[in-house]
Amino acid sequence: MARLPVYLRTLADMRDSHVTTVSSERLADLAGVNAAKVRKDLSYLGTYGTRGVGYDVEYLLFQMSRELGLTKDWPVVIVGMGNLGAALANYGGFGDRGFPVAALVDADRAKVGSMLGEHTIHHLDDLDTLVADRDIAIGIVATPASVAQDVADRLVVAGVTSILNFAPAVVSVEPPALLRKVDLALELQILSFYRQRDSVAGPEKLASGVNGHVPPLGGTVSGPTDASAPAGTARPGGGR
Amino acid sequence: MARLPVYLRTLADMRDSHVTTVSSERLADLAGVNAAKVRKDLSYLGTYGTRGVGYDVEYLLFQMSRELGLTKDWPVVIVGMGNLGAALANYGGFGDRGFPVAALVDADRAKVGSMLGEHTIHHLDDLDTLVADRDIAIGIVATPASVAQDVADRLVVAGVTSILNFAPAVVSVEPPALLRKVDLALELQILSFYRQRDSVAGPEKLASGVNGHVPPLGGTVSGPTDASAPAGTARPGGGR
DNA sequence: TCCTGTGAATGTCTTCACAGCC
DNA sequence: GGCTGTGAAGACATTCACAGGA
Repeated sequence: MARLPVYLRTLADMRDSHVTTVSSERLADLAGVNAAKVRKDLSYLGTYGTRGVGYDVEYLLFQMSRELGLTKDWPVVIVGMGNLGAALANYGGFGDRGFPVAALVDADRAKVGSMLGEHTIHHLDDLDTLVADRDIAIGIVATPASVAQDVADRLVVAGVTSILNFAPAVVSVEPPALLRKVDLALELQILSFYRQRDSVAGPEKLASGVNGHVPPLGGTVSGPTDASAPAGTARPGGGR
Repeated sequence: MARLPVYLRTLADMRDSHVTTVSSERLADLAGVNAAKVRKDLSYLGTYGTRGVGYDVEYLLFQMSRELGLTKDWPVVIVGMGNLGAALANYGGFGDRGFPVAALVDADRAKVGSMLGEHTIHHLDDLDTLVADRDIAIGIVATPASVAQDVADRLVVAGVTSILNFAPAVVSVEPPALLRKVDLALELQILSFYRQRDSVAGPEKLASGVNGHVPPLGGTVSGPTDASAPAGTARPGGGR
């Protein structure tokens, strides 16, 4: 479930505030969802709550970390040292949360050998060795769209079965490999779409509940993003 | 619908390849979805296809751009010039797709006045003026989590009704304002979750149909049950 | 009394399957 | 014959509502 990480983050904040117990309702508020949903989600992990009391923050954190596979770090390789790739390499937010950047890779030999932050840039051809030597579990694709599929394939061959794709292209991998995508401009287009739609329809309702949802046309804008599983898909014909 | 931008990108690629007509099936392949879904999605926009033939690429592009509100540029302000914010400011991918970066803002006066790429960094207090003067429609929040909600509120007050939040925090705005979130570490955690789950369940199915789905999550896991005590050793993700 | 855990109901999205048109 | 547009069926997710334990 795509909401587990949100709960995890919320719980971690609570622990840092020395909160020891939390009710589903409180957690739901902080995570921006419905209380029944929280209970249902948590019940998938097992029966960790206490009726009449709530959930033990520390214990729940432990169980969730385990379920999410976060009890150890997962080294990451970033492929593509253009603007975005370099940015992600410098961004500290990965290592902080258990995904240390372990290698940087580019196909451009002019970049190979130069330093970026504390890492040397390696050539794409060295991917297999890097992955094996540094126990890399996850690959981030930050290349131009035209080579994204090829890079993803090479990552899979090298043994990286979890890929996060930032290139604006449809990329797919064969199960059991997993791929998720983040398309930044696409997010802006979606915002543009809803804004466009609302301005046509006219902003009638204003003060709704705590959590404002945009009903028209089915899509949710506020609130959690889609929950689609990152299942691999057979390669479409015109790849590359 | 969150898939429209994907179709749009795919269609743009086709036009660049001088393809004039496309069937729902072909478009579905390239966009990585089901053909019926494509038809249903497109039928929301109106009846733009021709039975027995398919869709006219150029015409469909025009209609979709209009529906997505992409017939004009939407200037963007980026708030928070830390690693990620600076990265996004340098990232060319926004302007290319109709969302030019029009202003950079930070709360740290030490950064105000310095250049980043072709932009000067302004102070957060100047937000209202900047938004009004530069006709800014969209705000990108790339601040620390602790101030994300405050920044979002200030954006709304300044007249920015579409917000893209990169801070790892739950942020909400009152309708009719819109907010979407992108949490990079969260994406990695989701990957980690599925990988974890699959490795426990064992990768049985391999070559499935066109669309491989990861089994929901209700599935029985015979693997390691809770057992071990919570004890403070857990290494939950929410570091910071 | 308080709050969890969960069947049942409701709502939403996806897929199927086919009528209708080119 | 090929392909779109769409009702109907199915799968899935969310919410309700309440039994039952602390």
